[in-house]
Amino acid sequence: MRPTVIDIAREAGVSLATVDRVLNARPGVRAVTIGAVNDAISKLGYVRDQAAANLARSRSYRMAIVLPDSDSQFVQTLAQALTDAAQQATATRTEARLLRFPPEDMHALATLLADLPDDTAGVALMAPETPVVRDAVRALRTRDIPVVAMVSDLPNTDRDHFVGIDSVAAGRAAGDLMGRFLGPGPSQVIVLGQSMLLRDSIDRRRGFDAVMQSGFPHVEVLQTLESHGSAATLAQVMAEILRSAPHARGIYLLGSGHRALSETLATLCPDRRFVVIGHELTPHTHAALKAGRLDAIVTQNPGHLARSALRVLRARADRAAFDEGQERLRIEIVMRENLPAGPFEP
Amino acid sequence: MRPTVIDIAREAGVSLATVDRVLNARPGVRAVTIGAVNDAISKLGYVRDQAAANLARSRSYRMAIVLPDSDSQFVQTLAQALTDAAQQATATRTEARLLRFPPEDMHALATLLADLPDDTAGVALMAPETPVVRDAVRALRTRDIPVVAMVSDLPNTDRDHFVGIDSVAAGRAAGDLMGRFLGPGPSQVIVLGQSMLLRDSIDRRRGFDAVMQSGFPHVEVLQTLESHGSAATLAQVMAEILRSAPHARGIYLLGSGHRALSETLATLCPDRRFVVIGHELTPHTHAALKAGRLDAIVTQNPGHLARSALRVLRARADRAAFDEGQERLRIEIVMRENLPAGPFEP
DNA sequence: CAAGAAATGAGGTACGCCCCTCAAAAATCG
DNA sequence: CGATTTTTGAGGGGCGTACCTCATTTCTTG
Repeated sequence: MRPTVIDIAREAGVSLATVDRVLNARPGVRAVTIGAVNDAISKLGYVRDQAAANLARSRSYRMAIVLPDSDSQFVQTLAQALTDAAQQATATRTEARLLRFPPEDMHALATLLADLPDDTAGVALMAPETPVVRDAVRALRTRDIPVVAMVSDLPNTDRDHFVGIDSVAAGRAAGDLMGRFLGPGPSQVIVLGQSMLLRDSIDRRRGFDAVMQSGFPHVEVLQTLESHGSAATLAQVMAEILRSAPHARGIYLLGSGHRALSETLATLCPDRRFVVIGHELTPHTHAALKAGRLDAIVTQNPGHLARSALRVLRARADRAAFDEGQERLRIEIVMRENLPAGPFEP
Repeated sequence: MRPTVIDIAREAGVSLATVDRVLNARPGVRAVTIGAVNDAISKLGYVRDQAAANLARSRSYRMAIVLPDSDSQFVQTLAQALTDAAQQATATRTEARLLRFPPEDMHALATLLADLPDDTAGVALMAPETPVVRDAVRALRTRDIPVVAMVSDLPNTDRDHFVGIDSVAAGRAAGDLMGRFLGPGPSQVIVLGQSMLLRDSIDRRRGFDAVMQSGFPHVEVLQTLESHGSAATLAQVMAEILRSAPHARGIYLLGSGHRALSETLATLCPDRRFVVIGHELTPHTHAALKAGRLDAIVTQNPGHLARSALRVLRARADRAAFDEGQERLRIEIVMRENLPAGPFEP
């Protein structure tokens, strides 16, 4: 049997009340007595039953999950995963609200974070690291509210944890795939991005370039074309590049835009075959992989990410440690043949 | 405030005892009443407080984890993951013992399973599906002990759940990789297996062949060479095949034997470059991927597998449902650039 | 319609811990 | 040494749920 407070009291030769005072760091106990109780605790190997403690405290954890109010399928997918995880988490008295902010408005985000109630047990945040955000996160930490960064790290704040994958490494994995799929012989790769102001895109590109340069020097990686989220712009820049780079055999998509790309390619050059590699598993990329319009994606598991974020926040709120191995997200490669069953199927 | 059983009783107009009967699926309640209670539950959005429930039950779960006593690195890795997961699980009053059986001796396994105490809350088992094993598993189910199959399914027993990946699908993923890495132009693929009596190997080969045939008809997949776990045999069959199949550019390793293969290739043909694809992430394959002696592996996450097995057993013991999405293992592709950090590093 | 069976209610105890109150014991101090 | 302060003990109520017993009500069925 696991030892309980009663066993400690017996072992230490004190009353339950005293054990309780020591355990909860309440005043009015002599140092000698504290020592005796602690000795008993370590001797018996007592570990406080966190569940029972929380029950007694009738403590509940109010978490805030903060996401950009973007219509990108990746964010939508993540939001869904977080909603599911939050739903599941209610079973462990964790109540997580999903809050959204206008994607471009960091001041709105800062206000949102500043307005979080003091009883917030933790914040899971997906946001780019701008000075405004940095300050807002620091303010949270000053208020003793744990913060975990999701998807995109906030290394220069003192966030408690980052749950997600390293974008540079993800870009490297994409490069590795691209290089191997293209095979030997010279070729060119077109790189498409929404906007190169996004940190993730920059990092992915960096990793991609590094691998291509060192591992596949016979492949020329062209400059990033920015579509700014517009299908028309994409069609235009693609038309240009297809003329100027007739040897292009690969396309690397840094961010979203898979659907627009598929359509553009279908009209522009229906019978030219490209190796297309992108990021994130969404309904679009899922369908594209299945149909063979996309060869591979590099991604992270949003369900895992969501559960991990909440677990880590829970652990921080309890001031407990967490399982490093379980909380480390993997860089996943998804191709047609290892498409996970379920997520976006009818 | 979160609704409690008391709220449900009030809402449904029944007593606490009845709510309890419904919640815990105890007999003696009319269907109408059950319906009323369930309506109240969904109306109030009640979610059972697991922590309180477990506390009240003060039940501890004694699980048995049964693995072959094989020296294969995959089994060793899995055993380690299971040990870690069991360690973690003590926090949720789950005590899991690791039991091993001689890999070839299914009767020993049957005896082991039959000797499990009646208070066993669940068994996680990795074993091939032979008639003896099938009967032993059925006997467990008759004793009302939940069983989850790990790694290799036991479809013809009434095991409660399978945690692992579909070997046919894993073989397909390997085939997809092989075909794409080899590129266009005719080539041949050498397939190596320990023994084609192992179900996993057969299934992988089946998936591999299917993909190669339909997706990469220009690639000829040679007959499986069996090494029977002996490095000498491997060297011999490899020497033969390298003579008879000079166009072989790919090697598919169905099971273990990565180390022996590396050594054989290094001595037999140090400057011939093959596309090598295998299964499972172990210290050997990790090192081989890193060194470029191996191009990709198809695997499952052993940590996830271990935790999933225990979680599912817990859920079964509680007669609770579990999160399908969380318990579905993914077919992972690991290459040099997405090697997970940590597991086998110094 | 009565007897028997089934369904329901009432109430208690327990799980491990938190938190509060009040009295008793021990230590400290002038 | 007595008075004051500090430390300790004893005990109770509660958190949300499980599980048990016994009485009472309601439904079946012959």
